[in-house]
Amino acid sequence: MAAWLRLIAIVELLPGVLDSQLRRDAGLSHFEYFVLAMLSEAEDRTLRMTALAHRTNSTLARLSHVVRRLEERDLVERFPCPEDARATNARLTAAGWDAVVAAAPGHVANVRGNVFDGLSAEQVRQLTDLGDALLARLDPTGRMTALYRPEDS
Amino acid sequence: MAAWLRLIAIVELLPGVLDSQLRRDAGLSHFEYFVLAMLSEAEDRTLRMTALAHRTNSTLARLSHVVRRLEERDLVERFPCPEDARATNARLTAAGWDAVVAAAPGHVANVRGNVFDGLSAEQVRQLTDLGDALLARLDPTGRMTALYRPEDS
DNA sequence: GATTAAAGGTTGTCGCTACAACAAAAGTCT
DNA sequence: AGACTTTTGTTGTAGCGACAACCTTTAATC
Repeated sequence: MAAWLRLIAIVELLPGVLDSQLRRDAGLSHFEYFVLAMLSEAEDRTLRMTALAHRTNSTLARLSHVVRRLEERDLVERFPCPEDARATNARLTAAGWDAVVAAAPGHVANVRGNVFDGLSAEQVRQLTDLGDALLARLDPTGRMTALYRPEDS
Repeated sequence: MAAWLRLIAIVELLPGVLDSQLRRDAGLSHFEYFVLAMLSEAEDRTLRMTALAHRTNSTLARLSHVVRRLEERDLVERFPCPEDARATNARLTAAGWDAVVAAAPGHVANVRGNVFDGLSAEQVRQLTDLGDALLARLDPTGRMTALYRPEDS
């Protein structure tokens, strides 16, 4: 029960901490920032909608709405995928890249200050392992974390 | 980075897992269920709005909307606090109690199945400690977890 | 090769939440 | 006492996300 209440509290509080800083300093929700960040790390800064949905733990429906709004702000552009006529590619624009670059330092500082500064290196390792154990149930396919395995495990 | 991505994934996925089961089986969002559950454990099944907001990691504004909707469904009733004319008390109705009792088993099974069954007893302890470390930053006043300290620490 | 099923996306709608504005009562200060 | 600040809550609004319905294209089946 003690563990559960703490987990609920974290899940309830963390999004607000991330959203308010990013919205105030960069005009982006955390989810929007995360979408842009995932695109910024992808090859050609381009991903298919489905792949982007996986990397962001999101539904295609949710992502479609968000990408449409980002496109209206010229941070992202969409174009049909040449290989598969069903698919849509999302690509980060130059303005989108600039937005990520501008937003990143403040966001990183916020995450450090509100999350990692309170943890020892050992606790960070524990958090990684616990995250794997929890996500094994919450996300059996391991869509998001599939890419980022810790180097030392 | 590995730890952070896992934490984000959990925060993104857990609410959906909780909400969809509760909404399907009990017609309640997880937050609504949690509000009712906190009331059910309180003395006289009654709490002042501010106290309830603390126990649920919520804003007073958010809580006010939710309690109004719960009141419209006759699961909760509100009445002015005798000692402080500013304050409002929220009390669980009989129907509200029944709703919690009916919803609890399925919810508990869901939490076990999707969260705790994947963790060893040692990992549950680690999760509690990590939760404390994280909430020390996210919630310096420790509003929610103040009540539930693990017995053995 | 036609039919069926599955994958990939989009859109409309409803409900919830964050934010800001507001009001009223209770302390506080001089 | 009177002016102030703080606490306690409510409400309006705008924006986001879940869900369902839908469409198109690819893959599978017979």
